[in-house]
Amino acid sequence: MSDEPARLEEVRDEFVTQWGIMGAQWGINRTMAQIHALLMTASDVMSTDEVMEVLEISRGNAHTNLKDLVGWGLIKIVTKKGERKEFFEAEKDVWEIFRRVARERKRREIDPALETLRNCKAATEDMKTPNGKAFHEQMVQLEDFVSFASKMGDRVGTMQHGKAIKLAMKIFG
Amino acid sequence: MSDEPARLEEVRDEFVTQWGIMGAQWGINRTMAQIHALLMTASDVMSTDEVMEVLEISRGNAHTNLKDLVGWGLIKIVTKKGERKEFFEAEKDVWEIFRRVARERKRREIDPALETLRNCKAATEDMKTPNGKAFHEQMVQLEDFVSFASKMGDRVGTMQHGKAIKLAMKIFG
DNA sequence: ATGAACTTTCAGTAATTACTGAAATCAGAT
DNA sequence: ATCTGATTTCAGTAATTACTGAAAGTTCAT
Repeated sequence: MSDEPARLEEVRDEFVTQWGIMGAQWGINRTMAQIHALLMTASDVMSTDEVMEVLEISRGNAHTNLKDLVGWGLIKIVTKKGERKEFFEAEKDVWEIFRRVARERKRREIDPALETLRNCKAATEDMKTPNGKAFHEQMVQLEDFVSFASKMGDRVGTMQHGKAIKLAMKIFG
Repeated sequence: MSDEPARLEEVRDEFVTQWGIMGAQWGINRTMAQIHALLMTASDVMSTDEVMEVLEISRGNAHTNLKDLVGWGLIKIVTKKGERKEFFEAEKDVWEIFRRVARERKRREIDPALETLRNCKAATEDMKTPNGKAFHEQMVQLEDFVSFASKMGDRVGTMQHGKAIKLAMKIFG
C-alpha cells in the first residue's frame, strides 16, 4: 500500500481532470475548471507559478484563467505580508459556489436572451396574420418562462444556505 | 410600413440568430440551436432541404444537427403519407422543452460528475493526514450537493406543468 | 434486378477557441 | 532614477470543434 500523500495526489489529479472535462461540457473552458478544482482542494493558497507548475501550463494561460475565476467570484486574491506576489484562494463552500455560478450565468446568458425575447415579442405585438399571431404567442410563452427562471436565479442568489436547505426539504423531503 | 410577412421573417431571423448565440454560450452548438429556434417558430413541419435552404448550411450539417435534436427529444420526425421524405416538428411547449433539456443535461453532465465524486470520496475514506481528511470532506460536500441537484433534476423531469406551477407559486409567490 | 428518392457517413477543410512565450508594463525598495 | 520581482498583454501557433460535399447506403416502387 502506497503512502497517503502520494495516493492523495493521485486522487486529486483524477478530480482535477474530471472537473476540467465537466467544465468543458458546460460553456466553461477546461483549464479554468481545472484551476478551480485545484484551488478548491488546495490545503493552502497558491501562486501563479505553483498553478503553472502543477498543471503544466504557460504563464499567460494561468494568468488569464486565474483572473477569469476572480471575475466569476470563485476565487480571490490574497496577499501575504512581506511578499509582493499574489496568491489565490478558492471559495470552498459548495452552496456559495453554486450561488456565484448561478448569478454569473444569469447575468451572462439569461439576461441577454430575455432582451431578445422581449424585442421579438414587442415587434410582433400588432400582427394580424395567423403566422404572426402564432410567433408572437411563442415569444410570450418563452419570455414568461425565461423571466421566471431569471427571478428564480435572483432568489437563489440571495438566499442563505440555511434557508435554501429548509426550502429544499419542504419540496423534496 | 412593410407588409407583415416580411416583417415577421426579419423578426424570426433575429430570434434564430440570438437563440444560436445563446446555445453556443451553453455547451450546445450554434447550428443545432438555430435549427431548434427555426422549428419552434415554424408554422408547419420542415424537411431537411428546407432547413438547409433557410440557414444556408450543407446537407451533412443539417442532417447531423437534426438527428442530434431528435436525440435530445426536442424535435420529432413526422412522415406525410404518400411522401417518402422525413419532416421535422419541434416540441413547442416551453415547460416540456425545459424538462427534456434538464433530463438530458443531467444524464450527460451531472451523472458522470457524480461518479467521479463518489470515486474520489471512496478513495480517501480512510485517510488520516489533515490534507487527506480535508480533501475527503470537500468531496463529501460536493457529492451531497451534486446528488441533491441530480434528485431535483429527476423530480422536475417527471413533474407535470400544473404541479410545477403550483410548486413555483409556493416558493416564489 | 433496376432505379429514383431520400438518408447517412466521413475524409478533408474551414472556423473557432485556447495556449505559449517573450516583451511590455507596473509597483515598491533602495 | 534605477533595479527587481512581479503582473499583464498579445502576436503567433496549436488544438479543437464544426461544416462541406460527395460518395455510399437504404428503401421502396416497378
